[in-house]
Amino acid sequence: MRVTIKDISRYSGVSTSTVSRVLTKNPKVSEEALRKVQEAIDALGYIPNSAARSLVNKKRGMIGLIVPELENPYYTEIIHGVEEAASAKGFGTALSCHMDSAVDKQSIFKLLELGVDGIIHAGPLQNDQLIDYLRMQKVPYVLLGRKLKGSDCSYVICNDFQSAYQATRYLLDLGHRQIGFLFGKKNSYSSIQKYHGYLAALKDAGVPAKEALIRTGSLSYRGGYEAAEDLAEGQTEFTAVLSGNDMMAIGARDAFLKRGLSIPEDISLMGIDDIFWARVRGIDLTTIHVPQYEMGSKCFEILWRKIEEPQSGPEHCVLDGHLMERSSCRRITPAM
Amino acid sequence: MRVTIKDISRYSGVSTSTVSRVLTKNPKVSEEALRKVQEAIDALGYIPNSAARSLVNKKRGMIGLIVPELENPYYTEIIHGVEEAASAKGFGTALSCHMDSAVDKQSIFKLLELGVDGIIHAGPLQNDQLIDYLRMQKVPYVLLGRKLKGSDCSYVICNDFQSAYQATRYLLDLGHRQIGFLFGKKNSYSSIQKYHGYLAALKDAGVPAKEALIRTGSLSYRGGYEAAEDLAEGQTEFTAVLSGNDMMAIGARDAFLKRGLSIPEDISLMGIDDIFWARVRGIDLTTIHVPQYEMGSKCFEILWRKIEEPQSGPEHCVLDGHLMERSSCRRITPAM
DNA sequence: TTGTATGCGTTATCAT
DNA sequence: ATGATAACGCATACAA
Repeated sequence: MRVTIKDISRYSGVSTSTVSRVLTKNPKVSEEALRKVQEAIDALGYIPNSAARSLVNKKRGMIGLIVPELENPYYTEIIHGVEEAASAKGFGTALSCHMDSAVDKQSIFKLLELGVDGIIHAGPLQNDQLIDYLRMQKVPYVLLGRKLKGSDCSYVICNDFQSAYQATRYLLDLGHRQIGFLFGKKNSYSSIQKYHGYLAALKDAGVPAKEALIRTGSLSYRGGYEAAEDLAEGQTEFTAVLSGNDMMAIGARDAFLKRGLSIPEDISLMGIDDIFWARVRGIDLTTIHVPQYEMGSKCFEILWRKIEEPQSGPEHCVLDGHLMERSSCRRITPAM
Repeated sequence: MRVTIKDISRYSGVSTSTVSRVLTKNPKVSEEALRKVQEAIDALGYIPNSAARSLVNKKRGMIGLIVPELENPYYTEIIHGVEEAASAKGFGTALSCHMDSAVDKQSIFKLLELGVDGIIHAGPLQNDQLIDYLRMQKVPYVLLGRKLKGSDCSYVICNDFQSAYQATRYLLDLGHRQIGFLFGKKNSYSSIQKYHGYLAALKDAGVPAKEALIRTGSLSYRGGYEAAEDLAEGQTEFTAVLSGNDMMAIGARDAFLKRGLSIPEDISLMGIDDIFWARVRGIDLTTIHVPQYEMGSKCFEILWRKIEEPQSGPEHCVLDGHLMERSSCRRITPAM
């Protein structure tokens, strides 16, 4: 049995309410009492029971964070950002990790059961049911990395359209005209935005988009690898490839290298995210830097405000990515 | 205000006790009552309040996991293993992440305050104070990746001595005699074990160890980079380098490459861990595979048993690593 | 300034 | 099988 305020009360000779006042920093406590209570707390190693506490004031000091996976450093950076921001405000973080968005509801249920004060959802959202559920449960929540059309919920995103546009534009400027595009399933907001960014950049440059150069797959190393193989096996020539994220790009890279193609000599390759590994030698991936850590911390701050002020309206935060030029792309003379 | 059993009671027309019985799967409930309660639960979207629950039965259904960082995929794999094992048993995971072991006590305090049923500590342990604190608080806990000498606490580790021995042995078998060793600070159990494994392998092969070939640093990319630079700037020749973990090895790799050295032509390089990135092309690091995911899941299971059966004695689990041969090492003819 | 009493949501004990 | 009630640890309104 852990030490409770009753023990402190007994040890220090004051009532439990006085102990409680000390704990809540209520100024109406005498020097004398304060000292005695502090002593008792130290001596007994008292730790407040936030479960009991939350029962009376409905605050748990904990948020729930849902991510689809941990293999992609993109997510771990986000977790890091969330966790540090939360920690700075005295909040704990309950982590839930699963690919399968079919179990989303279960995991939200579990998080709510644990008593989190709010939820950050960084995974892909299949549909609006989840949001309806969250809304019904009246839990503050913030979406990270995607927004829902026609919904008024808070979110933090990177400007995916602009990221893909920028990347495509960069490849175009290097002289590439046949640019492959590997991205996620078309039901994800973020992937669709990137897709449109890619198309828009091509259009603005007067370069026709070719269906034959576009592949979808999972936003993972494996997904990139497979999509790249498929692309390479096709009949259509290409000199550059843009991937929806760095993991896919690195998977694609390995697929190309395995086929004996060189990067950037044969194929210029770009990713989006700028994960840690993009910059190590031997990978050296030109990519669009996405401020993952900042997205995480910003996300917590928005959630925090919603927790403190439940009536407050939705907040949106859109961050911009920027080009990180490395050595996976080269300039070519466009074949006319 | 969230839905409570009172609401369910009112909606379904039975007492709160009966509702509670349904919730706890108590068989003494009539078909009729069960049905009505279920209906109410579905209709109202009821979620049990585990804070209130824990107040009476002292079980929170949540564990705390402490890791030093998230940049090293070694830790994220461990988190993954812990999280999935916990999730399978209906447990939530509260994550705490910090490098500075000086804040360890604070974070354990926070975790305990949140009400975790047990703690997994995967970070470096500066001293035994932490353990004393955990013991004093009577919290079940398991150490991951290190054990404490002379302490009877549960732990899950990889056989670090054997890993380093194996790696060194491999390099020796390839003909290397001048083998550099980059590892963590000597106050960490795991680093010391690896150090001894390295020395033992040299000794068994009749190769004298040279202080000039040994460097310590932080077990990170940066740490490896710096240690490797320092080693390369030294006067002593070497043809191979073993790093305490893959992150260090990859950092060292970049430092060597930057100096114009090739791997494995000029230097054979090995790591320990076998993180995801060790196998991608362009890195292709020969290393010792450490079952990180399994360590995480095993660790949770041990903790779980301690939670269910607090009287049970300490459990120890020592897993073995095995060689993953890739292309960062080459055979040489020893210079006599 | 301090102590007493009440309630938070839930389970368990005790009657019925 | 069911319901009333106490108890869990804590914060607070109220009384002193």
